[in-house]
Amino acid sequence: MHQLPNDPGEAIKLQNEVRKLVKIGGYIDIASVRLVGGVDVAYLGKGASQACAVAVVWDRLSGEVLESVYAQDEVIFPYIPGLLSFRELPVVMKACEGLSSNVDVWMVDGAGIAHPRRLGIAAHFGVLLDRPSIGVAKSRLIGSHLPVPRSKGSWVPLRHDGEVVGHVLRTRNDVKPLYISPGHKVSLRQAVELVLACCTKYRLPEPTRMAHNLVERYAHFS
DNA sequence: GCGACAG
DNA sequence: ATCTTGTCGC
Repeated sequence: MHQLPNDPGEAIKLQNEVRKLVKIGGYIDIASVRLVGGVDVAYLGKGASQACAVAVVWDRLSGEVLESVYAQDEVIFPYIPGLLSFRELPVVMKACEGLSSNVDVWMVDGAGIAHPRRLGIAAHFGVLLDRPSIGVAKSRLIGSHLPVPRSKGSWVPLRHDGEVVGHVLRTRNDVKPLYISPGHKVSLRQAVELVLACCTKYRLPEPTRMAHNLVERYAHFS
């Protein structure tokens, strides 16, 4: 991660610069995507001055986790809606540095371009690594949408300021839908297709679900 | 001014 | 995110 902003105003200025580097579109071939990465963060205690992160590499063919790396660090930036990346990316990037696999696409908990300045944590993450990334959020940050049909695979567009910034996707029958948006170097259609391909048995795609399970366990025993 | 607001 | 008990369903 680069230098942390000193305040929200500085953070927003930085986002307006970094957003120019985000690429949306088909830089990858979905059929050749085998290794999908997932990252997640957990906080220690309630003072929440320490946080840990995990980066996992999930193999789509075997359905197994090939690699996982942990990191722990002090959390400096406060949680402010729209500025999540400044709080969580420092630890996340630290975990990614220990990785040895070549990940094809990354999935991150949170928004991609479905963000007030089109630079949610997943997009910011993708730009820092200059690798394809997808935002997988469990709830809405911005935008509006119609009700999503109840069956798995159905979706409705998520609109914000006159543009479609993501899809609200039902990954299982009768479960809360997920907010999917492109991060970096992927199209919205590819993002949705990949998330569905990784949702084998649960609401969350395996890479993100595995990362969450592992980092929770790590935080609990550390 | 008031409400909304990823993790 | 984190703090928590019971409960519904496969």
